[in-house]
Amino acid sequence: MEPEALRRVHEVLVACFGPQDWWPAESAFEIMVGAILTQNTAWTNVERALMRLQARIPLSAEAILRLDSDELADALRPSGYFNVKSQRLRSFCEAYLQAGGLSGLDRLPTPALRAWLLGLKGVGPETADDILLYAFERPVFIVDAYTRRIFSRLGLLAGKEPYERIRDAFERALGPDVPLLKEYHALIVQQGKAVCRSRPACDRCALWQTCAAAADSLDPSSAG
DNA sequence: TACCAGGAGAAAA
DNA sequence: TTTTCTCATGGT
Repeated sequence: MEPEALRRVHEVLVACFGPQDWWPAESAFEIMVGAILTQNTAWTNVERALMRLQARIPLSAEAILRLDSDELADALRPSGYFNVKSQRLRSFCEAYLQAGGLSGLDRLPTPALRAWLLGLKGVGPETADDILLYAFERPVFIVDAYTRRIFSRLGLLAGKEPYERIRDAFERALGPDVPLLKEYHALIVQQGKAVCRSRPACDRCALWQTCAAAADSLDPSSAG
C-alpha cells in the first residue's frame, strides 16, 4: 500500500465531502453502544434504536444492565438483529463495568485494550477498532466493507485480503495520527455510500466517478 | 418485490 | 482453513 496513494485519496475525499468531524455521539460510552448497534446496519436505524433506548434510561452500562432483557431488545428493535444485539450489549456492559469502566480501560496500552475488546462476544475486529479509534482515541485504522469496496475499485486492494493485513498496511502508511485516522474512516463511509457494488460503476456512482476524476487529476502519473 | 446497510459467530465443507 | 448460514428492521 503506497503511502502517497493513500494520502492522495484522502485529499480527494476531503475535497469532495469536506470535514466530517466523527463519531456522531455525546459520549465515549455512546460511541461504544453505537459501534455494536451499527453492525451490518444503516446508521439511521441505529439512531432510532439509540433514541428509543434513551427514552427509557440514561445511557450508561449500569442502566442498561438494570433494564429488563425483553425491554432492551424492544428498544433496539429498529437497529435490526435486536435479539442478538441486546445480548451483545448486555455482555459488553458487564465486561465494561468489571474492567473499571472508561477510566479503567483507558489505562491499558492499545494492544492490550484491543485484545480485551476482541475477547468479548459480539465484538469483532471492525467493532473493536471503531471503539479504539473513536471512544479511546487510539491510532488504529478501521477496515469496513466500504474500505474494501473503494480501494479495490481504485486497484489498491484485491478486496479479500485478511482484515489485519489491510489494517496494518493503512496504519503503516498513515502513521499514528488519530485525527487523520478518524477523518479518513468517516470520509470512506461517506464515499462508500456513493459506490454501488456493480462493476463497472453504474449511474448511481456518479459521485464516485467525480471523485475518481478528481483523483486522476491529483495524480501526476495519470496526466493526460 | 427484492436488495442492501459502517458485522460477528457458529456450523458446514 | 475457508465458506456458508443466521440474525432482522427500515429505506429505496
